[in-house]
Amino acid sequence: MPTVRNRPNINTTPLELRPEFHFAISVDCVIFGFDEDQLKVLLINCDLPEFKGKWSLLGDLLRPDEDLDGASYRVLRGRTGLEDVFLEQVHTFGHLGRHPAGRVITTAYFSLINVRDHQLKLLENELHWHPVREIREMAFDHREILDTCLRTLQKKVQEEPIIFNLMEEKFSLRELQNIFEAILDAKMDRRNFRKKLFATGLLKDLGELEQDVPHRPGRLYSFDAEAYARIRKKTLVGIDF
Amino acid sequence: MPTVRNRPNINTTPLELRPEFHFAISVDCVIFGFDEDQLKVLLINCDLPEFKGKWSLLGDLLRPDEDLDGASYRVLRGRTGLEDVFLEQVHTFGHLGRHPAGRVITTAYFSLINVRDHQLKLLENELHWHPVREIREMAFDHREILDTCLRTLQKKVQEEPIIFNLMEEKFSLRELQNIFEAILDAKMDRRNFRKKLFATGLLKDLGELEQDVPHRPGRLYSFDAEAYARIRKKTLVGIDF
DNA sequence: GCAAAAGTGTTCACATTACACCCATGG
DNA sequence: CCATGGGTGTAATGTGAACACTTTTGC
Repeated sequence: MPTVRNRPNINTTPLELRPEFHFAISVDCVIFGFDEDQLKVLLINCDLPEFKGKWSLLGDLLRPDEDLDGASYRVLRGRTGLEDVFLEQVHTFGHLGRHPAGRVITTAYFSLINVRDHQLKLLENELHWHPVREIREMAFDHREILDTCLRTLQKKVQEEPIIFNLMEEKFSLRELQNIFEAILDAKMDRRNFRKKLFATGLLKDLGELEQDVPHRPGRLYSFDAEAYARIRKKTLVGIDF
Repeated sequence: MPTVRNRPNINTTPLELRPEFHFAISVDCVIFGFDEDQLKVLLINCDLPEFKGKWSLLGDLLRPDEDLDGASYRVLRGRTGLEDVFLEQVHTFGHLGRHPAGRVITTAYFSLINVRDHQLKLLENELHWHPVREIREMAFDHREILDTCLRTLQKKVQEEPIIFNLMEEKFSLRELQNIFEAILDAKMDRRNFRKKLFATGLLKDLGELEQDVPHRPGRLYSFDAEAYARIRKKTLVGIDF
């Protein structure tokens, strides 16, 4: 952190009066969803001339009266109408030349939301749910940002039960497994998956069955948030390079 | 990411011409070391009047011609003389009011270095190695930044062999275990620790013994970087909330 | 009755934990 | 010879992976 003493003979002008050391800051939100058995991300079409026809993440400039978390929630709320949703900072990107209009540093956030719950909002905007695996080029350095957030998502989803943000209130184990497999891009054994998930103690058996499926219906579960709050912490110590 | 189209009727002025949306950005480096059986961090005395006598992390303002990683390496190099060292971005902090001189957003990096190798450099500066567990108040929000970086360190040290950055070229297993225990703030079983570390295949037995210890000397090892490069990849899939 | 997915247990290999005694060195 | 930490092995337990058949439903 710069202080007067750290740089005594360079400059004692208050920070806010040195425009050459000031930069634009933005937040970009990588909002993941799941639909049609695919992991998707919420994108907008960028029409800066430099990025004609390319996809862009949802973002905006940081405003003087808000902090980074606040800005990211504002973007999420403005685009999806959602308020109380998991939103987590991932990384800050500040390469020279990453933005054609000037120097912009951006902080990336990611979130997981249920696609079905927010269809209406989406159609009113120019937003699209885009299959993550099909994305090639994006505007700015957004492909790099997306890749970073996807890796964070893959890691996080195995450490914390954020995956339930993607689920309907009631879901079957098959649906849950499909989402894990889509995110991790891997196949899992069905029996072991059931065993493991039951062992977490986080599934509440609703005693209900799927409706309107062309096969034997599965049982429906919901996420037991209270159980999670109860068992939350135990600091693990184990080396595993 | 803001584009003209994202905010068409608000502003089409190029970003760099809207000073009200510009901010100072800094980087802060949380440089961990290990000495006298304690985890330490490199701090400087802050003498902003607002933070008289409080400790501060090493940081500086981002300059127009460098990116965030570059700035953090500049700070590290300027303070320690080190060039080729692990340095990783952790988190960006942008609370309103976190800096008394104005709005400053800061990106925190952490690093691990060997205390003995850089004693000379340190004495030339106003720097101190401070035991992490004894730190109470710090300047700015640096206590929060340090806590965040410490948690990241604790996690990372169990996932990647960065701990060897803290070691001398040659080290005994006891020294290695001491550092793990200091970082994780936990005791480990000596025999199991040995088994586990040998099992990683990352220790090169140098066939040498400790010198000048008042007890049976232990064998010396070094980190086998080539072995690590070889075995690096395997994407693990496992749920563990 | 056929297709499609649900539901269910066991075995094996491997990893983690807990635990105690003798050894080598310096003083 | 004493103090200090180095070095070693085994048994019990827990965890992850592999694997096949019967059941239920819609059509």
